[in-house]
Amino acid sequence: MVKLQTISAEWEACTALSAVQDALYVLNGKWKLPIIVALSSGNKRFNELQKTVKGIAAKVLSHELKEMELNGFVIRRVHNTTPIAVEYELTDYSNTLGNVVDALREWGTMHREKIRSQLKKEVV
Amino acid sequence: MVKLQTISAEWEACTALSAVQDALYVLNGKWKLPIIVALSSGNKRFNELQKTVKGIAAKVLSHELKEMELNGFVIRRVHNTTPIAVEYELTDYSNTLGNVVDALREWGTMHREKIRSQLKKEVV
DNA sequence: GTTAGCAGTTACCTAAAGGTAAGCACTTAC
DNA sequence: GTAAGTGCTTACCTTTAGGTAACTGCTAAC
Repeated sequence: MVKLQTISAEWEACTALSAVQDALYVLNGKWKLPIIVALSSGNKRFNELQKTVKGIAAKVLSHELKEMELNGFVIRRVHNTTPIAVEYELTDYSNTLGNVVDALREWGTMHREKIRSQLKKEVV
Repeated sequence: MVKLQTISAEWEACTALSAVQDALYVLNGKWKLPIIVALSSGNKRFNELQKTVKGIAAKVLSHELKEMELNGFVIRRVHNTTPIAVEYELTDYSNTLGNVVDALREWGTMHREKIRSQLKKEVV
């Protein structure tokens, strides 16, 4: 016999599952969230962004920024100065990712600690 | 002149960035978080898991489960029944991902709503 | 004795992500 | 006048993730 409780838990898990899959569908890849984090402390220009997000190639950054502009995560602002300056800015929509970013940041910090303490043990 | 505030904000953003990158390094790919969500409502057997996580191929599931076992996210329990039954269980370590999963679930739900309302507008 | 379910594995393939390196059109600084 | 920076783009290549489909060895049910 299956309990009602179990059925309801399964149902909740199932909707949670598709919601998480939906989120991952747009946030896929190595770079989108890091770029959002980099921009969350203020607008940045292309080369600044490339320096901030460690390890990203210009080609990949350019590609990701285009995709993110299309999906409404960033705004590309061209300033009519000489030489031309291009600034990238987060949209309000990106800012709704605050909780996701915070959760990942906390977990990432903890995870790094765990890995570091494991390494220590192995050395000793 | 650069304000101290700005410097400190930049510094925080930078550590946040690496923490997020660390987290994404282990949680990469389409399937790890969905598998964790599927298991979060209770242990599951291989075929149950494959039915729950929509769209995953047996090969991919098998591969992901092995990797997740190595990384300490799941435990593989073999029951000595006939025929043999294999159960997958989350570790305590996976359970520390609760906030990440919750944040993604909430955001995913909101995101789907947004996309749906955009589609409506386009049709009308 | 054949079908179906469990828990996968194997071989093969495609598409996408990502990396390397070069270049372009412009400008400022030395 | 040449080197260096800005904001990219292009061409080319490698790696990896992921998908398809077939198959294995086992058992239970019809």
